[in-house]
Amino acid sequence: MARKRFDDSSCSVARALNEVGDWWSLLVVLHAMYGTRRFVDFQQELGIARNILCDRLARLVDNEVLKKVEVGEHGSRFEYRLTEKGRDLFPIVIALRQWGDKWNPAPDQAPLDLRDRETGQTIRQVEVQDVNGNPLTVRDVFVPEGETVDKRKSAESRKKVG
Amino acid sequence: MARKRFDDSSCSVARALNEVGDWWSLLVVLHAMYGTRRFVDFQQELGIARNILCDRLARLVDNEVLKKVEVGEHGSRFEYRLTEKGRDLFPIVIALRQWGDKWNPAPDQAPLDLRDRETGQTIRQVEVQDVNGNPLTVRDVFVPEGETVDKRKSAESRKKVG
DNA sequence: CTAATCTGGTTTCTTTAAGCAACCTTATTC
DNA sequence: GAATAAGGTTGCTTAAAGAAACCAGATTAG
Repeated sequence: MARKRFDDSSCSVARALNEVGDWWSLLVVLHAMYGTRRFVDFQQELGIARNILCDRLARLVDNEVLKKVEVGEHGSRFEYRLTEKGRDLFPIVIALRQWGDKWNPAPDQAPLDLRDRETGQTIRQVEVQDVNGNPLTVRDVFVPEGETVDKRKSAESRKKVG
Repeated sequence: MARKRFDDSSCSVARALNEVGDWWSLLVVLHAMYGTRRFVDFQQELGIARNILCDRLARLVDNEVLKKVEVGEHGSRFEYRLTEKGRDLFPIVIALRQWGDKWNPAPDQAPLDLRDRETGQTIRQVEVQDVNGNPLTVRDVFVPEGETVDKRKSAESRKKVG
């Protein structure tokens, strides 16, 4: 596939996508959030090829999104658990899920009803907010002068956001 | 590459990833949010192969994330603009960017400083919140009984989130 | 104590998509 | 009227994804 890797990229979205931006990685993280920890469980739940799962798990461990924990007394049993960095993907995964539920609802499936353990109430839509917690759209924001967005283009088109 | 497509999947994250979950699509959307609209501009900014860009743009248009607008008086000039569905990816893109800035900061680049047009103040971290706007981590939430997460596995491991 | 099974892989082979470069068509500019 | 720009398309090469078989160490079943 010759996929270009952007480790060097000046864009942090590109760098983020480099770690979790492929097909499976985010699904692995999602399932890890749902409690899955074992190789075989990921494999069965996701229906992913074993070699690809190996690769993704190894990469996620390399990138410190997951950590591999030896479990079961004599070795040879492992668990993959989210690190803080991995848990920090929570808003992204939830936002994706909400977006999917909103724009591509499954006819047979209710949208995710995720609830706060404390109150039992349904969580909010994930949104971009100003300092006071008011929602912002892409048209409500700007990048201050002097910020650059990416690379090798004239600066004019970059100041605008929205 | 034989990438499995999950249009049929019961998981809305998988369905979302099906539309914007590959390497380039989200970067295209990101640049669209930054104001890019023309084929050549996407191509140069992203450094993407032209045929792949064609494919991604067409797919994004098919999925109604972008719309192709005839511009320039006599046809043969087009712009790709975000639809509402596309603009709705804003929290995801911003969350990704913030995650990247936090966990893989570029030494040479300041983290994204995105500001509210109204007040000029820096936006908040994107987070999952309860009904009152208090932040929630993956450990603070649960899926009520009866919800299923994905497929073909016993239900026990699914109730847990975190 | 040997055989079957479970877990967590690795290897091999095939298919398919990504990357690159060249080419093409329809304006518009010089 | 030739050169350039925009927006593609085509063909080739390379590399990653998928499927399935194999493997080794630990555990359990008989």
